[in-house]
Amino acid sequence: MAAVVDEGSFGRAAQRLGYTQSSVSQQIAALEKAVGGAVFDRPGGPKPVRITPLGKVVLTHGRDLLDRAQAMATALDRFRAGQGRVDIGTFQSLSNVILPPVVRGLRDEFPGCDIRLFEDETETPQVGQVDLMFFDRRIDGDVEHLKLLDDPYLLVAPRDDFPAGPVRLSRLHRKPMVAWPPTCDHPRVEQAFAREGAQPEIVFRAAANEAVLSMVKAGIGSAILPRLVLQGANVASDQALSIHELRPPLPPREIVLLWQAGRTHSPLAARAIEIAVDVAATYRPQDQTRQGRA
Amino acid sequence: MAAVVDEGSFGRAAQRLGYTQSSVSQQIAALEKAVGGAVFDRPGGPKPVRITPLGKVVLTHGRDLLDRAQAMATALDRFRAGQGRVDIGTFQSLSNVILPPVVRGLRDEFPGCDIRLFEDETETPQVGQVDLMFFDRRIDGDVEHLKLLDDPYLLVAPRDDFPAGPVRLSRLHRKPMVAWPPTCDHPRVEQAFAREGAQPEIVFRAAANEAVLSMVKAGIGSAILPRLVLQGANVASDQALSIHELRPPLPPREIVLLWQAGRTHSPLAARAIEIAVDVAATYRPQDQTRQGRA
DNA sequence: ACGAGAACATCGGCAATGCCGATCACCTTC
DNA sequence: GAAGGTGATCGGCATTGCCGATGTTCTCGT
Repeated sequence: MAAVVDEGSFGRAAQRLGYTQSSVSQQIAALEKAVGGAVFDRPGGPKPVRITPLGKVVLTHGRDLLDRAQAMATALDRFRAGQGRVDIGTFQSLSNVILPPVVRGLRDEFPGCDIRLFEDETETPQVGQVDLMFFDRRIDGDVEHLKLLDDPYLLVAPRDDFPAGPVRLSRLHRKPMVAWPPTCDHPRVEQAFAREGAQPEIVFRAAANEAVLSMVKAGIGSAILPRLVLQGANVASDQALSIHELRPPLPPREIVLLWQAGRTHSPLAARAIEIAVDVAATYRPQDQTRQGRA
Repeated sequence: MAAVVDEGSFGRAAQRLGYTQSSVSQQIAALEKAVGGAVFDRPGGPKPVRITPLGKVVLTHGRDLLDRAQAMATALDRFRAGQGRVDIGTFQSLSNVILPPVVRGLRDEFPGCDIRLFEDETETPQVGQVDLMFFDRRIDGDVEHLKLLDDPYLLVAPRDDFPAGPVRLSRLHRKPMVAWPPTCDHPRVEQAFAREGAQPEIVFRAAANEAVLSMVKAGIGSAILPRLVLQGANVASDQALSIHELRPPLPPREIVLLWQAGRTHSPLAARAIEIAVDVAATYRPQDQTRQGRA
């Protein structure tokens, strides 16, 4: 409004805006009523109108307001273009295997985006504080799940501890084992052992996968780990270790992507879900051999 | 709008604003149409609505906009309270005599105000660049004048150069004199001399009043100066100088306050005019004796 | 001095917007 | 399955915003 009248007269300003002169006059009158004083001096003749001191105050702040509105519009455009921010919760195993290609794919498509990762190792992660969260089991609450893949548990042992090929769970009874702490998915593993009447002897617990594998490699015992972990650590090519399927197979670890129920995703988050599904597909069991060597 | 819905639900927000629930719902719908996406997730039941990532963007900028609008409102209040800014043009003689009480009075009434003085010694001062301007003669152009007072010219001379009492202009013919440069009001003074057939000998010209008086005091010659200047310099009590009226009296210097024609004054500028008139009244000729000693 | 011209103000009318009240549709809970 | 609470939708009314035409006031030229 006032910003345009700097260009001369009410009529010319109106022309420039596509309004009529009367409309601009009414707008200015309304503005002057609102601020309680004249914002323009009208000399009366063909002289140009001039702004008053009060008008200068209004003009300065008005411009500022318009600038802010413009900034908001561009921020919305950036958001719609996906150049916003997405917060992703993750956990240790995923950070090394599935997450990197997801992040890479997202950054390729949205070069300006802001991806923030949160490794949340608490037992009850805060889904509400991130846009998406990877997790290794379903959780209760106001949460939507999207299952990415089943990650079967395998036995990794010092070479020659067991003959090549599948190993029966019952053979692990009273055998020394290295395991995750109970805060991870491991309780389900140990329940499966109990159902088979086998009770291995846990000689060490560590949350870090590297630590568990080092223990096994040192001959302290064997371990039950998901295939994804073994792939990430490149265990298959390690001459000191051997990998065995289990009989009967343990219920696999589920890799799920979850978010607050009913949440409307940003374009960035929506695309992240799609990419995660695609990436997870390349890790499905039938592709395991190819991917495991890649 | 959105700022209030943070407090729970559409209905409660409406209640808090004095609107109805339907109105808020329509407002949000319009907003979502404007930004091109949902700003709230509506779980459906008695659960509270939750803001979406897009909504966060809108909310942040919306709050900013409201803050700016508030800042504008307070700025307008400050302006109406007179705590704004006023630019005053002045010239040398005034800076010492009339201006100080004007500025002081203004600051007493509006402690927070911002008064800026501009000593503009150019021949054609820029009235458009200040709110008010003091000047020592009327000027042409798109300007309104307010005459504050007549400032009669007096002769100041080394003591004993002339006998006490009025001095005829013709007696100054070929007498050595110190004068202002022609850019000041002095041409009118010299025209008055010419009408009386007297032509003093200008031995020195200086714009600074102190310099002119020093010359006179040094006995170089006499000078024609307005009474205000002599009062400001406290010449009356100087034993080395004597002051004489002139016969016939010269047309006095006019002290005027002027501003761009048709200009709407800020409260500060309007009050400044009133104060200037009051102050000028204390300098009127009949008060001269009292004021001259003060 | 007086009329022409140019600028802003004002008035009547029309369409669009904003809000309300009532109702509908949906979900959760008992 | 009924009850209560939530947002969405619809019709109606008052207000606002804009236009076109006219009125008022000033400057300038004859």
